[in-house]
Amino acid sequence: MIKVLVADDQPLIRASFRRLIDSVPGFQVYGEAATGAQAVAVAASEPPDLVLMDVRMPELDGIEATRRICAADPRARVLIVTTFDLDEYVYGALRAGATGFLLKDTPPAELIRSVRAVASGDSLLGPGATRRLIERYVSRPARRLDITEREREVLVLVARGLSNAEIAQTLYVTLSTVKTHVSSLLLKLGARTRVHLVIAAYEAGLVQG
Amino acid sequence: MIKVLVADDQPLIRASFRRLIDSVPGFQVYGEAATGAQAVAVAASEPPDLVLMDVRMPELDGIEATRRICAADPRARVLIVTTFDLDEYVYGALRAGATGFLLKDTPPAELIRSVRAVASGDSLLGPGATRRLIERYVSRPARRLDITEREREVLVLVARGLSNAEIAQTLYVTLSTVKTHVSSLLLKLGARTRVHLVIAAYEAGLVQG
DNA sequence: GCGCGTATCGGTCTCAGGACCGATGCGCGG
DNA sequence: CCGCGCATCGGTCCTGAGACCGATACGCGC
Repeated sequence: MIKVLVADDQPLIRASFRRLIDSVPGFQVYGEAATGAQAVAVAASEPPDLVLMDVRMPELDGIEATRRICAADPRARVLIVTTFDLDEYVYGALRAGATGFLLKDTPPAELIRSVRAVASGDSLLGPGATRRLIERYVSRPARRLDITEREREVLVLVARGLSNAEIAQTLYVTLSTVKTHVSSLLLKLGARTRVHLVIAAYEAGLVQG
Repeated sequence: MIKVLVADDQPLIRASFRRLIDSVPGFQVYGEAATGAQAVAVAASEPPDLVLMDVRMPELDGIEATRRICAADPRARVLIVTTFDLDEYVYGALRAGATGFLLKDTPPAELIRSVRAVASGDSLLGPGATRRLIERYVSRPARRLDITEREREVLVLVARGLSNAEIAQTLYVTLSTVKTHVSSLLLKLGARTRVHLVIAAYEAGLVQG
């Protein structure tokens, strides 16, 4: 039996969620909270398997409550359910330890599927949130680097922390050649030092393992 | 009318998708492809609004086909639909430009919702894929840097590309002090040059990567 | 053929970066 | 009180980095 805690400042929303969750076999709402502080307190006294958490709540917002609950019990799964689909919420929530992020206008059937998924350790985000998360992850198309293939190789090695001499050895060319390429990169990317090259490489997604 | 291209090496799957898509108002399958190369060719002759793409295909796999189609037409939306839910696929697909990633056992209703979402610019991933993407995103603060608060400030500025002199001006201290902090950072983080510091900062998520 | 871009190489020169030496003041805990 | 860590500052010394100068060779299109 998955023990669910519902945290929302609106009693109607809580009741609605409770009905929905209780209708799912294997799930049961064992507690409710109207504030973030209450949610933390309830979670502390009786650890939930899953928390349905609103973001906007008095005393302590849902993000901070999520952070504390997850800090106290890393096994806890938190599914943020909110009216808004704002970036700061999503990223903050994920960093705080939330497992999922859904909008309140999500159809009940999908919400149930999400609850199941989150309870089993998977994650679900609303479409917009997923898109932005992906964009953050592959924020490549930001600026496409207009450099030659060889320069790209050199840039990657620079971004890995190799010195010019080390790059020369790696590519089987002389130090002079590497310096030429680096200078060309500095010019093309508008960088002053190789540090800027490293930053550009990370921003462009050329590296990042 | 959203023009959809279905790419899968199995005719039955293609037929199934075609029926499903055509049943959605506003969507129509205008072409099919049995290989990645065919998909690229069809997309080149008649640009699709949306592509349903299998990963495992002869000649050219779905990832590479996605890369070429997206490179040729950045407006193209590609939804990867595959039997497997492997990491390399997901990350490769996203980097290649895919907008979504779903499993073939996804219920038709959810698949339709996904198609709509992708067509409208949003994204959808399978639960497992979303979880791993989130883990990648928030795996930053994994390695905690054992440095002082002041050193952290200096590190961030170094990672932003500032020279020691610029950092000194920013923090209202002398060049000597900055050099001391930088040296301390180099020692603590096991770095040889400030480039390594930048890398460490990005890996640790101290700066937006 | 000629121009152009790319990749390769060599030299000189200046300077920021970093090592290594020293120092002071301050807060904090044994 | 005394030791310790942190932040601050000053000096010397050496080296890699990068600018700037030059060059050759190759492939490509006009």
